[in-house]
Amino acid sequence: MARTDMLLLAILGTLAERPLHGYEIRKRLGSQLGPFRALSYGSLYPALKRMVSDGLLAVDEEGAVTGTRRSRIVYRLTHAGIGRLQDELASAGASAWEDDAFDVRFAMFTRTDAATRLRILEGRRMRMAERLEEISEGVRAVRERHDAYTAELQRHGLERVEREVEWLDQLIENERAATRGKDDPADAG
Amino acid sequence: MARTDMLLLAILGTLAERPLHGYEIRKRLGSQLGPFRALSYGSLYPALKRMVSDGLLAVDEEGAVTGTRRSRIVYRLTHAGIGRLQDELASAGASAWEDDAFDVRFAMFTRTDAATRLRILEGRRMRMAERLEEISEGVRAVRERHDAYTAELQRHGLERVEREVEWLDQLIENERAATRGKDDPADAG
DNA sequence: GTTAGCATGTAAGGAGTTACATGATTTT
DNA sequence: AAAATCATGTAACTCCTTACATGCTAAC
Repeated sequence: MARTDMLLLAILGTLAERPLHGYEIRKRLGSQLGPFRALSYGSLYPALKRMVSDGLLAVDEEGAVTGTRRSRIVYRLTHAGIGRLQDELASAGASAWEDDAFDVRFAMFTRTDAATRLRILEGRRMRMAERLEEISEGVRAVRERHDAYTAELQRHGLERVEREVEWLDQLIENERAATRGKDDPADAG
Repeated sequence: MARTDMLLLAILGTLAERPLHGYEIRKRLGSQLGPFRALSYGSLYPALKRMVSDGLLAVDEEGAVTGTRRSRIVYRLTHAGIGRLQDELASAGASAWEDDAFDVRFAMFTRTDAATRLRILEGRRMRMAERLEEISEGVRAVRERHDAYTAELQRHGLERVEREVEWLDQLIENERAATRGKDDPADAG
């Protein structure tokens, strides 16, 4: 399953809405959180070209219409591109709950089915619980050199992850409630 | 000023405490937050060699003592290494308040003078205020495609940064109080 | 005796950035 | 007319990981 290339996924997700040219894709990604908040053109344009030659995207040169103006190469998803996006969205492997991947996937949740959404949220929660454990181990491991600043950094790190877990718990609960609501409308009242 | 190589700085900071061998350096870095939480040997060992050839570190082959055992190459800071660390710690350029750099530098705050600590904390606070602005702009920029999940991600991102700012405000206040306490002991009561 | 952890290293590759290069269009 | 922003692209480089390769030592 060609381990998910995040940039590719982000581009597919952005173009799923509607065809766009590179500069605009960058702006959209820039308005989101996560990686690619400040993506360089040196990454974006080669990626788009690769995706065209892989058959995931097709181009509409906008310039041809007005004459001289060559600017703006508008990219749109091909059938293969749509298929690839759907495959990626349906697959929620272990990599989907790492920091960057989670943000990218969360931003596409409206396009993701309920079951996969729940699996990603639960996977992420599990990952965060692990991190809590890792940090606690780190606290124990140092013991020796536990200066006030290092201790404070760890305390703050722990707090941040704890909040993340609470946030996820809330989201998971909402998802479950929504699913129950659909499966058994009687519960809603 | 050879723009700060974070890994180099982290190694210098770790060895400032006492000489250590590579494997142990990795363990120490692994117990901290920030980048290098899971540093690979493929990065660490070449970096150590480079630092030796640059004259920042010197080696004590521990194995020679016990005979056959060649294991454990213990690294320690040279005079140049100590000097370099001090230079880096005293310089608090704009890069010092980026995510990764901030974590690395914060972990060395006990070795950093009060004025530089304050400058780094204030710089970081400014950076976080900027990010708050960036996220808000992002919220405005989308408007069009503002599905519930993307909105929730942005809301959560904003909240996280706001908390970071509060945390920094607290730390800055503490630093100022400590400085006042030293300059004018009468204020302490 | 065999598994787990300690300990060091190299070569290839991935995923991005920066710097460079160019030119059109819109705003002031 | 100048400056800002739109728009695309390449080449070199950075910094890190992964996979590979080796061998010792402690615990079960």
